[in-house]
Amino acid sequence: MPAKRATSFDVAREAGVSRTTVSLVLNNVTNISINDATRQRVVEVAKKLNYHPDASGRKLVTGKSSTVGLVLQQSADQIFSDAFLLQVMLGIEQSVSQCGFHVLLKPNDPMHPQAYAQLVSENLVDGIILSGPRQDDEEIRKFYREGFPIVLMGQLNDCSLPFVDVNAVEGAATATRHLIQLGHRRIAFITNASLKYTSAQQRRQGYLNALAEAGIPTDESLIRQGAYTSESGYQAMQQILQLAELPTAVFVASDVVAIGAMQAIRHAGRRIPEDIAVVGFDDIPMAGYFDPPLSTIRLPAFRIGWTAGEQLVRLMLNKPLEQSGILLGIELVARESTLGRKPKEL
Amino acid sequence: MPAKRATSFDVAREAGVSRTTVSLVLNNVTNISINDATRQRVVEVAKKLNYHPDASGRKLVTGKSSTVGLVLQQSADQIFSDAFLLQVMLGIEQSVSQCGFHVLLKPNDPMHPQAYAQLVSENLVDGIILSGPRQDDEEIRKFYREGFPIVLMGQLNDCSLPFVDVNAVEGAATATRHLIQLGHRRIAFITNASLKYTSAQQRRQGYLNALAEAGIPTDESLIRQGAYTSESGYQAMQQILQLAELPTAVFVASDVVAIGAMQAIRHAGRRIPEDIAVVGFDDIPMAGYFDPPLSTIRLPAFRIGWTAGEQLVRLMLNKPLEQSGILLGIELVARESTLGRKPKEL
DNA sequence: TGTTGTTACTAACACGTGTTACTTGTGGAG
DNA sequence: CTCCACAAGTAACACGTGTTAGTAACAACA
Repeated sequence: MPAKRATSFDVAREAGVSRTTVSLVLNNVTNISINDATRQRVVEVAKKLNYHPDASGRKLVTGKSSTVGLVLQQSADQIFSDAFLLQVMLGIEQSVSQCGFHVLLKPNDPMHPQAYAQLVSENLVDGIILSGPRQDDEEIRKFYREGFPIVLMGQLNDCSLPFVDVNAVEGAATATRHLIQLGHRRIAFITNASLKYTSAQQRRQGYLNALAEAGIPTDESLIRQGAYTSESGYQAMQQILQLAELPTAVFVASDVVAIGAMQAIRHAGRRIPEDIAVVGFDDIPMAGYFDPPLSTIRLPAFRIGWTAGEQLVRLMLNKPLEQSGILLGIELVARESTLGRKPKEL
Repeated sequence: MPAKRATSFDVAREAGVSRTTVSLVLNNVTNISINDATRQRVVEVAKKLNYHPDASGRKLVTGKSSTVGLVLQQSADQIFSDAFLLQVMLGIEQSVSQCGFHVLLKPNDPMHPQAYAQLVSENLVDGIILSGPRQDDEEIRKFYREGFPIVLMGQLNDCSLPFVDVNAVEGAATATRHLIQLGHRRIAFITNASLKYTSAQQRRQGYLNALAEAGIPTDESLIRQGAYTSESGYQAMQQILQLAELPTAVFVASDVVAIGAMQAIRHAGRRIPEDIAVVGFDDIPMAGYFDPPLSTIRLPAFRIGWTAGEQLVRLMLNKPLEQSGILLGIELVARESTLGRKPKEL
């Protein structure tokens, strides 16, 4: 039996003032005059009674819930193996909580893909950050047209929804160029996910761009699809290893998938990077501890989340966005999976 | 300018009934008689107007927010490298959302360690799941005494708070016994975290228990502390490798830390498992793709979350708990880091 | 004395909902 | 006709808050 919460009425009675005064004092309303003595008395009584205004009472009258929804549209499989989603989430939370917002977590339910609409229709949240948007999601476009604050993490073709994303095309191109500069001409590619996902398309495009720049013809037999997991990387690489003419390098568009591909290469008796060099994508915390340490594209996970939160707050406060879409830069982290063993340090 | 939401009043007017009737129909209140025709009409109008009851209005009168708080008391560093926290979170969400609850995410703010108290004092949540409880957290005990529904993930000494945890002592003992059965007598140990954390203490205790059972004296010089990260594992292992008499096996109480230790072993020119066998703890999705694949203790991450959610729902609905604390079983997954290479399959 | 202005406060409304107690109409039994 | 039972529905309250419009007291000024 939890003790009854103190209401603003209780504070008012105890302090010998009206409920209105309590509200005015505690919310620091300016342009109104309250005696300093009264002011102090109210504050003291509020503290003494451990008074905290009830969120729903407040929300009912202000219309603001001070909560943002974080919708994870990815499949459970994908989330399980997404080693850096946590950093993104922390970034979001730290960013929005600075402005007094809370974060409501809503993973996708495969049975009810649009279940997150409930958050909006029941007025549970003031805005939404949607991670992993799907092209076929009509609901999200509807909310946007109605003026509901939304920021995407990832991009959607053919619509002007605000988004925060990494420049994945450029990142993938950078990774591929790195291999080309090392002298590789026959470079395989394993996607991070099905091409239904924008992020997979982008990384593939970057790979193709870099090849085109260098005048290397694309060979479709060198391109395979991964699906988030290390296992999928293992299988994709196994297929590539059965080709008559092997590649000398492979770009795997996800570190988690890459570690599977690396195991396939080892099982086939090939060495990394002497026989086949490997570049990943994401720079998960463990990438530097793979065998050999994985060259990869660093993805500013925390900053993605932080920026998305920042943008959403602007939208919710009706401040204009300086730019509707933000592409964060990325950098190559070159390690031994492409450079070879460094001389041992003493 | 979002279109104005429809209220129950709008539905009532449009259907030609009172607001009360709308509420009774839409909430399927039994023991009251409403004409079937009226009933149907209300439902149709509600759908037509896209009516969804406002969460805060509802909450204000029922006193229930249908939301649970998920408090992550771990440090940001720890969260970053916790590869399986996501699975736990998904487990919680799926479990509580089945009963109509939402999940509010509240990571620990190092500046305000008790910031999560706001969730309770402002009535934002009906219950709390607290991950990574700290011994010195007095606030949590206070809430418990006041009867506020709380479930811990992890344990706290000297208090009877409901918890869900894995039997880490037994798991660590199993890992160590596995090494002993393989003939190892000189077995090093690297903790997953500082011993301030209960989970680190438990895993250490399991290690000590197994050694004692087998009559192997403990050697403190073989015990080092890790701190969540692969880097910490690398350094701890480096220290061990400088001992005059090397161990033939090492039990690392976290897979993430273990991959760092494995790299240190390789850098020292030792082979796994021929020179030094390695056992981890957690069975993160990538563990099977380490080089060599890591023997480890499988931790039922999703089920931990699911069970914690289940327990919390019972508390919030005032159903009695069958047992205050739940220890989930764990199992050994033996791979090549202890068993050695399997014969190649064709 | 009347007018104006300022300080310090409060009464009353609005937000959207769930629920209790009450009313009205209708049919059947005695 | 009287009484009761029951179906069908509603008026009114309560939840806890922010805010607008208004009041009372008092001082300053012409």
